[in-house]
Amino acid sequence: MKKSVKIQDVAKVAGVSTATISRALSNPSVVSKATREAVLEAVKVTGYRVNRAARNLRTRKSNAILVLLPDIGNPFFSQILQGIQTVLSPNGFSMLIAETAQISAAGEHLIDYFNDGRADGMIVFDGGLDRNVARDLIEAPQRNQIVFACEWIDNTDFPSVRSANRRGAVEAVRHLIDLGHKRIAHITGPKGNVLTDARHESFVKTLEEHNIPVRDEWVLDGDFHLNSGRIAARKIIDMDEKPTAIFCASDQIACALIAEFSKSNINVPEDMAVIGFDDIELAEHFVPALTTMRQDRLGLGRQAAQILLSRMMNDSEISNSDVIVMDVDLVVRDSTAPPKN
Amino acid sequence: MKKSVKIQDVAKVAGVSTATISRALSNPSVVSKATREAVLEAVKVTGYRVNRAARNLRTRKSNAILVLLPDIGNPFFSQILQGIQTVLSPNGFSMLIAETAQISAAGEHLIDYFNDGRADGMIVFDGGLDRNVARDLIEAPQRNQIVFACEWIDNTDFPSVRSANRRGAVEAVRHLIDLGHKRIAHITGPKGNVLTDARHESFVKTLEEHNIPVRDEWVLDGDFHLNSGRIAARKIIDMDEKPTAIFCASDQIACALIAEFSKSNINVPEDMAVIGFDDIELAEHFVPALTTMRQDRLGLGRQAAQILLSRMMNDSEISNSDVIVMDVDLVVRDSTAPPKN
DNA sequence: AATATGTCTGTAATCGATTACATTGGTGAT
DNA sequence: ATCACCAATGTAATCGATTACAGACATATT
Repeated sequence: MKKSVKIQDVAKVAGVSTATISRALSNPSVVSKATREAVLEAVKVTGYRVNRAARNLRTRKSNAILVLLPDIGNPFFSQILQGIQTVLSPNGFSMLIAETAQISAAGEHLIDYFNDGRADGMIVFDGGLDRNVARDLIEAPQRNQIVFACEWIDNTDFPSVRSANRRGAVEAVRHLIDLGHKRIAHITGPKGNVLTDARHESFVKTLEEHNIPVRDEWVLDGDFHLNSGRIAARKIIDMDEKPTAIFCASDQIACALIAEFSKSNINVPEDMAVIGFDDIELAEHFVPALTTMRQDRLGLGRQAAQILLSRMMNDSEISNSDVIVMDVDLVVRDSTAPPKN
Repeated sequence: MKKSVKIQDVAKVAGVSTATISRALSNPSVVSKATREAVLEAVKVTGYRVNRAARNLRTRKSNAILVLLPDIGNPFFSQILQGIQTVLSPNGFSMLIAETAQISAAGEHLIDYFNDGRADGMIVFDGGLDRNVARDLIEAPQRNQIVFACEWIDNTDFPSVRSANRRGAVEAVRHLIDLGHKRIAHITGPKGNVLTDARHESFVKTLEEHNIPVRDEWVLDGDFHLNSGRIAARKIIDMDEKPTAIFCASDQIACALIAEFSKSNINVPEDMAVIGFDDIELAEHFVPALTTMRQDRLGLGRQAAQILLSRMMNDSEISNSDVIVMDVDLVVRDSTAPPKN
């Protein structure tokens, strides 16, 4: 039962002071080559590992980043997390994950993660934060160590990484129009969500630009999740006057919608063209393969992490708020086609 | 710019010593009611939050659990993570996430998370850990703070939570047999994986029990992911003698397989019955809705976290290795049907 | 030769909480 | 009145690293 080796032990083996050990490890250039090598050797011999808690206490850093998700269970985030991880890990940062609802359920506040030293940076994926929570962030001394991703909060100047939602929605709708559709419906995201609004507004705008009337009954509430696609499908199935094409705010909605249609023998794309948004992995392997707007989730995660880290490095130079907008690409597959008649 | 308030400040406000503050917060029963209230009041007034690094240093605990995934990007894990989180969060534990490959890429070792005090428990989802890494875990003083989930490592006695893979596979294959199929194929998981083996062996065993010959060319290598389903589909499409039913080691394989079949006008379930494993969210909304074996991913995550925590609480009483096997359920949908002829 | 400059290393204070041990005062038993 | 005991609190050591400051020594400058 070897007990944990501490910096003192290494110092003894290397025949130098603890200060030198510390310097040799964290700032090698200030010690002589000879001692540096001796220290490294002693570290190897003893199997020394710095105690994070002690370091964190002294340096007032945690080397951990909090990733705040609105919903951990949503598979949409998994690739994004991977992107974040690929940047954080090589830079020596740990990734802490939390869910907005869980934090308040536990009687905690988001800002506590800063105050009690659990994290020294945040990537926030929830643009629907409670007003008070948002204010806390804005007023926090650590406001420069916060990056929003995917979603954002209007009228704040946190840096953020997001997809080109408006352009993407315009392209999606235009694709349907280009195919000859004039009766176009939209299944939205959840109410009050910035992405929902961006995509919905672009939908309306694009139709108007092409002098296509926007029919209110063809704008159906969704919430990005599968079940809302099914519900929307049922409503459409029951309509006397049906659209011929549908722009869904997410791929999940699109998939569930198509599945429900198929049960009623409404075939996609022959009877109904459907386009999604996200390009989840399964989109390509759906039946029919889903036409959609691709979001680069891996890249989005990477970018968010990179911006955060670079901000944290040179916090003096507070670059005026970065908003990185990632390209989205129209991926035409088999769920869209010209209208029948 | 209010600087962070420390326990000293609270002590001053409450008119007691720091020891009393600490006790009032972490072990309220040992202080008198009066002081307890005074302390709570002072905490509220000052907005005090304990500094985690200091506490961690002194108590030699981190109150963080490492969740080790083989692949963060795999959506299969997202609901499991959610299950874990719902247990950890109310108990005051943070959830740290890492990927096996990233750790070694960063020149770190899994065991470092214990040694340097980043985590005081682990939930490991990777049964394919490197031998040396596994040995480190077995020999670690913290071996009682490790739980395996989904996958496991043979011949170790770590507690683990897993689905009834063998029973599930048997049930899946039997479902196909019950439908009248005699020409049954299997797409496996990745080589060397414990789940792959369990499901494959059960496949073979079940066929043999029903005196159905196992044809080697109908056992195709997969890796749980979508693309391997597509590849397997192509191979089957090219076969002169085709099976009439396929048991896939994962839903992702099944979906991609079906999608590829449909491009060649092989219809599921009419021309080919397909059953998956997992019951990912999308299975229900696939076209055709996927028949599959449901794994309770949320419950699995919860159980894993619960076992870990209870082990960590009373580490004296080292219960003989728990292996919790979670039920799996056959969910019959539309991708399976009797053979045509 | 004296001084300045720079490089390297060591000593000891420090980060902020927890907790072993000591102290106080009160209660009840004798 | 004396003592034992208990409950409540305080004092100060402690966790293990980092780092401000100082000191030692070597080299360069005048």
